[in-house]
Amino acid sequence: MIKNSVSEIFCFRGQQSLRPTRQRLALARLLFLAADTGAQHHRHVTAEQLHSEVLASGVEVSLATVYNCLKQFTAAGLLRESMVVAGKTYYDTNTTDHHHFYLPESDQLVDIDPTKIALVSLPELPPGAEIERVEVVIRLKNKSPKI
Amino acid sequence: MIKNSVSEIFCFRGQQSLRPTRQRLALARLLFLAADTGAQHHRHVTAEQLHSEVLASGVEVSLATVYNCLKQFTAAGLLRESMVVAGKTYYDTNTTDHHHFYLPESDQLVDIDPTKIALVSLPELPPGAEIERVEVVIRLKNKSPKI
DNA sequence: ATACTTGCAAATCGTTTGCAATACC
DNA sequence: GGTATTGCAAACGATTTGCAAGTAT
Repeated sequence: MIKNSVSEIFCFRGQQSLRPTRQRLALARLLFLAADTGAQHHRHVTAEQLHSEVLASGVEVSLATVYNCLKQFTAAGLLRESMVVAGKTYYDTNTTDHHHFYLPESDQLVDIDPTKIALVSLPELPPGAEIERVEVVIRLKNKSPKI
Repeated sequence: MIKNSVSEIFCFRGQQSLRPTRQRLALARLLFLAADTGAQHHRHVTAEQLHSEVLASGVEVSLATVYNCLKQFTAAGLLRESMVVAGKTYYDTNTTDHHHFYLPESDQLVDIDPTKIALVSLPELPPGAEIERVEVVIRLKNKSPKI
């Protein structure tokens, strides 16, 4: 049952057919089931973090495979990359346009309520230029409490 | 004369007394004189880029020293770090609050005219939290022309 | 003289890749 | 059976660090 609902991710959400292997299922379970059950609690993980989680969940997956799967999930539109934090790539289960708090203490990204932030008067772009993405990061101070 | 105006940077702008060594003077000359002469043409460089520049200018400086000096200049308030681009740290001679275009093709950061962008209705912060910095990056598409 | 700086090389961190062994359809 | 996927280990790029040698005050 759990296995089925995760498989659906590969069947319905993704474009590319990703074989539902043991490793990918385990990763998808952690990423998308946790996210789907909680009320829009989207996840923000690094490869290292996710690797620790799978191992903790009792499934053997190599770190290289976690990296590869995160990239494949991203290519399939299941995840979005965020690279706003020094030297790390975060993968976000929320693939819609939105912005983040960054909490340096816990090294965490937290979604900003999209209704609570807006950009006004976008600057004129150079002629012919197009926007790929607008990313806002509100970096909190170190002593800030956890959200 | 040039040497003197660069030395002033160390005397007046910085808090910490940084010894005006041959290497630091060469780096400061590239970073701050170029920036000061052009009308607010602030610079955005990575350590590698700056290292190439010093070598090209005929001054032998090791890459490690460039890294170290960039960090020291930052600690002294002469530079600001920006980490919005995957796996690279850009150092910005504009230390005031401002935002950036990122041009993937040329791997460049470009200042956004501060009068042309604004955030409205900042989200409520978790109680006790304080903002360290707000960073907006407008990532342009790959095919976008140079600015 | 002495404390600060440098440069090198090695170490580290996050990430990617080549390739042989393995799992899926 | 044939192709996709995995895991390991090595390679990688960006950055940091330990330490001996050099330089500024």
